[in-house]
Amino acid sequence: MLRVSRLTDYATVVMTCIAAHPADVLSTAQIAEEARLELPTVSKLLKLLGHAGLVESFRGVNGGYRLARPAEAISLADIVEAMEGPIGMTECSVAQGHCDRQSQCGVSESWRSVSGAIGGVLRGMTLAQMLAGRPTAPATDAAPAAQANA
Amino acid sequence: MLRVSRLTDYATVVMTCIAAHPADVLSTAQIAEEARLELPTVSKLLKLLGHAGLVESFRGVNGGYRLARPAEAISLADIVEAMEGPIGMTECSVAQGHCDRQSQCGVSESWRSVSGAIGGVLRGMTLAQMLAGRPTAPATDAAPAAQANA
DNA sequence: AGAAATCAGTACCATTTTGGTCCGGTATTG
DNA sequence: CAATACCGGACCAAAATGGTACTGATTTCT
Repeated sequence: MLRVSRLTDYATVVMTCIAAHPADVLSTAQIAEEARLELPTVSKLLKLLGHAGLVESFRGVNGGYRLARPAEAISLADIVEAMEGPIGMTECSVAQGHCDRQSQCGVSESWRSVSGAIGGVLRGMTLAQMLAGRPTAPATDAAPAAQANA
Repeated sequence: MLRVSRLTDYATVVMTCIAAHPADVLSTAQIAEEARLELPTVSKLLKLLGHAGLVESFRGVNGGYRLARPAEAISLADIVEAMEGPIGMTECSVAQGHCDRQSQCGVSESWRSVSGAIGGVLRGMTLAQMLAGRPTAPATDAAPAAQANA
């Protein structure tokens, strides 16, 4: 279905929950309850998001997580990349060898171009917009930026 | 990595090979050789592409496949949808129930908007462009169309 | 100190999806 | 009627995914 993994979907929910409490440090248990997700799953997500530098963690009693940056400075692309690695539509973008005719048919170049455009769309959607629940025409703003980034 | 399946990637290669011979009916074996792919795999791809109405099939001796429409009228979105079904980034776009807070956090709406924009990017890339190997700035042309389609 | 709370890291397993193959059936040609 | 070539399934092995558990490290509070 050309979809992101379920974990990535969950990650956006979790990030949105954290963003809804900008001043607080929330424990994994609190976040799990708010997001209606299993605690171990949320724990795993937060570790990934922490490694990517999207959330800050605090250990010990009263520890937990907080956004590392304001919600306006975190894009959907950041979250997707944190969960799934670099955005690229095909694997022949990175490792080619199964089809030495690609230089002739030229699909890899087209895919690379499309990947860039999609990355632009994802970069145009911020966590703040997701939190608001009223996406301010991401296609309109994000897509033209795609060519600049791609 | 937010990628299409390998079969979808192969499908674009196969479609490009077929498009390179607009006047001929190519057998599966011919296409497999041109695309440097295994014959059974190509056979499977062509069946899917046929069901989606992207290629025409002819049985019997000297049978084979041909594009059902001119390459300009076939988009990357057509191929992706033929292989992977409708374009949607999350499964909560279709079936929700694992997270009843989505009405609050509003991520599903954001994802739906993003999915629409990505569909627009894919619709903006035609098979003719892929064949030419010189993508005519798909981000520039396709992305603004995204909001109209989303 | 010491106990409790909380994140960190890793390893593991069950399920699903994906990629790939094969076989019997049908249609077309000559 | 025989050869060619698509059609429609089923089928299987391998990989990715989703989810869980366990052990360790760090901080706070008593």
